[in-house]
Amino acid sequence: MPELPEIEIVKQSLDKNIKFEKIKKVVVRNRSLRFKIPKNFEITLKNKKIKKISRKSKYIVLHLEDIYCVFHLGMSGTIHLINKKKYNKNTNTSFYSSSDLPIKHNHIEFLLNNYQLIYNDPRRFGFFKLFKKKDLSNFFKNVGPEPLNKSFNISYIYNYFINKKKNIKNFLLDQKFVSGIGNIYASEILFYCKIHPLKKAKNLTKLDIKKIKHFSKLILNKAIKKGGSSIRNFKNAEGRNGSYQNQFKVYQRENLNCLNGYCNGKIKKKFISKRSTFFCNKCQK
DNA sequence: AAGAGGCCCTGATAGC
DNA sequence: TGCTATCAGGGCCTCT
Repeated sequence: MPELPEIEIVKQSLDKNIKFEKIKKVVVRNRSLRFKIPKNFEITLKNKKIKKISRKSKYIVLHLEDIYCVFHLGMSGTIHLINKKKYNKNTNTSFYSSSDLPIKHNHIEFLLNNYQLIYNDPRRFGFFKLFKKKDLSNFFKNVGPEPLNKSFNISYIYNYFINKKKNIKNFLLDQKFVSGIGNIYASEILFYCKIHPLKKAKNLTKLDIKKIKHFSKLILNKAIKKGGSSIRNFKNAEGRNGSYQNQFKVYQRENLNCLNGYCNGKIKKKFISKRSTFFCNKCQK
């Protein structure tokens, strides 16, 4: 499901609703996620207070009293918050009503003071993992800078791309080079940059690099402002849809007209390293 | 070392 | 209706 903007939206929902709540009980229904949930998972979390919630790339970190709970939603994971007080009482609430709530693939549940947090993930590519403080930075050691950070700057990109033969689309998906961009936003960003997705990194000009830096940041920020992109079943943890999917310029617009003012090209779809890639082959060079 | 490819898993959809 | 094939927003591992 989710790329950086969607994870940021989930993080904001959690921040708004469950910060400072205590984990009263944890229920694990299926331990076979990307990493096996260890036997002591439930007991370790029991009675811990959520002191802080942060996001790194596409990961969310729950800061507990002496331990960190990191989770990732993989391709199909969703987080659902149910407010126990509002639930069943007022159908006008932004929170899930019982009919919206998926039941199959609800793998993990946290019972908090005022909320129930449910993790649902049909494909089980996501995970929940516990870390001590000293192990956390090691876990994130291969996660590169985010487009929103200052460290993702012209000289970093320029130096990284010297002699690199890989195409730019694959680099935008390479979490070690830049973290948080996924398959949708990679196509969208390259469209704004007017760069062809197959262009080799070493052949990018200084201007190309400037545009990559600029539009990566701009588009992710715009998507966050719109509540993320709701394709398939993405909703924030309160059950609300995002709307950035309505602003897509190329993603899933195969054979439609290019939306660049003076371009009369058509959007093409091509599989690059087995991932669908959308671009205008007239104005993206 | 860099880069390509396979694989983990279920569900929705298309085509016969 | 019911089969099979393909594809889906991620990332880890292995091989060359």
